[in-house]
Amino acid sequence: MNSNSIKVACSNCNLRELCMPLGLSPIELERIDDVVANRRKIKRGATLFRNGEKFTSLYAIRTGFFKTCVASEDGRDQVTGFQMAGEIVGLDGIVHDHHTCDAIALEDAEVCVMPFDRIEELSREVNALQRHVHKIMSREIVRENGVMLLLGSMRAEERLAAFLLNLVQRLHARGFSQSELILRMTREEIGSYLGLKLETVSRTFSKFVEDGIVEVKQRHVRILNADKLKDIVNPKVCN
Amino acid sequence: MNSNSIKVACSNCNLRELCMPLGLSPIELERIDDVVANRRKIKRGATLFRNGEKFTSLYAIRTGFFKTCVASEDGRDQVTGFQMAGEIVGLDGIVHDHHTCDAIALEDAEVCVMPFDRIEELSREVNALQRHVHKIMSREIVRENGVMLLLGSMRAEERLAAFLLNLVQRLHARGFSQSELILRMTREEIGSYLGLKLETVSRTFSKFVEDGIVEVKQRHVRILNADKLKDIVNPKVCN
DNA sequence: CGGCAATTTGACCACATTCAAATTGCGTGG
DNA sequence: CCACGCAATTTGAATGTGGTCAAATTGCCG
Repeated sequence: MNSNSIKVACSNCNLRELCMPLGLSPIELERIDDVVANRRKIKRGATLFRNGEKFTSLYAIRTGFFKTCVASEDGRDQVTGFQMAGEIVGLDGIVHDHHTCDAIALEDAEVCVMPFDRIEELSREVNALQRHVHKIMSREIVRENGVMLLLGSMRAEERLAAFLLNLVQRLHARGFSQSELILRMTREEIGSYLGLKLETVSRTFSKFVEDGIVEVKQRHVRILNADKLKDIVNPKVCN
Repeated sequence: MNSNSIKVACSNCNLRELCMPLGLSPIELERIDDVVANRRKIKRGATLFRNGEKFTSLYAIRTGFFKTCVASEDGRDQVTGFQMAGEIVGLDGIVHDHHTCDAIALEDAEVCVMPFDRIEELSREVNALQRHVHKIMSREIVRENGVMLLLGSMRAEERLAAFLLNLVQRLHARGFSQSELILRMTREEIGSYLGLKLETVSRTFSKFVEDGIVEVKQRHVRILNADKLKDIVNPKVCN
């Protein structure tokens, strides 16, 4: 076996509830263990897959943090998402049997490799898995709808506030703090995701600090006033 | 039977290749006919489904033109897509069993109603259908990635050029002209989709007309110089 | 013909970008 | 351990793109 891939099991994975359906029988779980063939380690800065590469598998993130980006022909690129433990990447590859974006590790990471033909095979027999796959794809569609709303109609402060709230909410669901987080990405990457320049991201952080909404030390962010952040995202109209 | 719903068959639908998998056996086709329970007519301006409504079915558009929009709590809304004959809407509803956006007919329309539990059932048995469902969802994810690139990194002219090229390409695939199209949506709806104000859309159209790239008479658009449009979307760097 | 919605156009303004420079933090090697 | 070099970040000043507000025009439908 490749030193880069390790045999594993979902049945005792502590991320199970994040990336697998609930309420499976022991025998179904065992069969899914079989689909999740192995793990793969990705060093910080390395790609899990790249635009144009053949699509074979979905990947469940075990540890680490990823970004996905698409590029236009003339070199511009756009971060389309940041993914953390328990989330699935690779869905973009299904439609054309080739990936249409890059997935890059923002820190040393480990993923479970799930060959897609095996997923399809098993999801014909395990209804809960079929349903789960559909939900994962639908969730991604809904997430992207939200990003379109953000990019299409929000101003810089609103975008950054929404970004921070989303990030901290997902981290909290994984047992981390509700009010403190470490950004795994640069200001430029945040800017690309939010449709802003890195300077604008920096300035907006500074503005939030001035206003006492957050504390920022480099990549370390502490949210001092979550209500105010929420209010920036969703300005309340006075009655 | 409701006067609003009509019994139908995919097996003789001329849009089959657009919304159904290819290469099905007659018997498989017949079974799919059975999933596509009935049709529904939607008047211009009426909603096919609305944010918050229970999700039951996907809809294949037979005739007419739709927009989908999401709204933020404070009333802003964002058009997330325009859909035409042969395209599928409703995928957003799968993840939470409720729709998270509105689908509104931009002209009198007719859709095939495909109850999702029936789709799941049948796609366990007909591999081509299973694969097809996965591809449709993946295609939507990839489309939205492209919109994110547009909203995140393009300027007004680039956005509108990309929009027109995309629209005319999809229409062409349905047998319409490569160079002429009728916009089914208002300037405001285009603007919402592209993250621009309606005045900016109008101004940008005017600019394209000045530059001899298109002719515009209200909603009727004729593309005079597609290469120039492509060049606006993807500026070539001089060597 | 009249009324209304959609579109166009102009003038002014705001927000984010660009360009530039200074500062900070971090890893590496002396 | 400190010095150095590089990348990331912050901040400032000037600019530009698209937004806002307002008014005029067009087209459509009753």
